[in-house]
Amino acid sequence: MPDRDSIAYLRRVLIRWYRASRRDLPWRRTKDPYRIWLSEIMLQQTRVAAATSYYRRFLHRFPTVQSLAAAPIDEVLAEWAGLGYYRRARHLKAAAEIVMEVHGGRVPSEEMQLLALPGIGRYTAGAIRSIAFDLRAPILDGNVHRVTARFFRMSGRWTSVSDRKEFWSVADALVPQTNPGDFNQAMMEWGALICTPKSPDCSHCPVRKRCGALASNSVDQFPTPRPKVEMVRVSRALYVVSDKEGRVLIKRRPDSGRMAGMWDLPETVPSPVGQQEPEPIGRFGHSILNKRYRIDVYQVSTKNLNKLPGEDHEWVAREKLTEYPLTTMAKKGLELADRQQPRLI
DNA sequence: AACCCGGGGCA
DNA sequence: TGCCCAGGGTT
Repeated sequence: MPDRDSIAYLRRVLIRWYRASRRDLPWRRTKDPYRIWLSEIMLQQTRVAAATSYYRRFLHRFPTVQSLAAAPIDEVLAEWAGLGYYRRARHLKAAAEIVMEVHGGRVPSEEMQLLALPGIGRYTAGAIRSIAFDLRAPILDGNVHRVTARFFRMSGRWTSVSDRKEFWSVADALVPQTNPGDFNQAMMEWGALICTPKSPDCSHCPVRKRCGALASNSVDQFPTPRPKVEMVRVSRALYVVSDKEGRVLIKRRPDSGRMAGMWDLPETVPSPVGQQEPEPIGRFGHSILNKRYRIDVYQVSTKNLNKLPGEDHEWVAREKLTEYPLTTMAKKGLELADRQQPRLI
């Protein structure tokens, strides 16, 4: 456990560095608990650069907890489309309804009440409490894990429950009573801008004089690397089916499982009897977690479609597609088809 | 503890 | 191409 001197040093130097060097991000211009909450959900496993534009659009469409709670889930998913981890959007929407019904529309500040909301775990509860409510609550994310591992030479793994507990204890010991939100954000900013996973910028690090890993020339030994996950290669076919009016056939994914409730391009289309498999109009690659997809895109005209689509299919005009929560794979497939000449099968 | 869940940026 | 990112939930 860190000594009092190190704790005081980190607090003093990091807060000062943060106030001078922090990025001007949209969620740093508000204390509105709903906005802080939204930013924290969007930033789960998602970089600042990816989340920023979504954050603005989402708040423009759903400026309050009430507006979010009242919205149809498909509109929420449409705003989230492209950001990934779509369960976050479903949880956020469900939690907004609970906040309306149970908490009178006010985001709670008590830890147990926050943890009871879907999509809010210990990290997010601590972030909301410290940043929006100025409460002394620790956070532990990938940044905090990495910077404390290096600074204090802690060898614990992210994937180990007991190791994680130790990092939570350190995070709790570090966070100060005053300005806990700034301190927590300073830790993350430090990890995002200076103490990065690869080639950290130690020469410009505000706390380099007391970094344990730097002093022992072993920055590359911390944190302990995660076990590797093997990449799986998957082949898939997508069909861009158009009718005479220029509408496109899309298919709603099931309400459970991956990309639940999102709209996709059909993966199979009944081909005319007696004809052989057509040539794809093109291919593209797409990675999801440990899966690397190679997707063949086919273009089909309806006059050769000998069976009506099921109830989970819809014909949609091109201009209306933005109203649907499309998967990124579907968007890539449609873009590819737009660049090709229509080819009948 | 292991697994599932998106997508993008970068070395 | 592989790795990581302001994690949470389920099994």
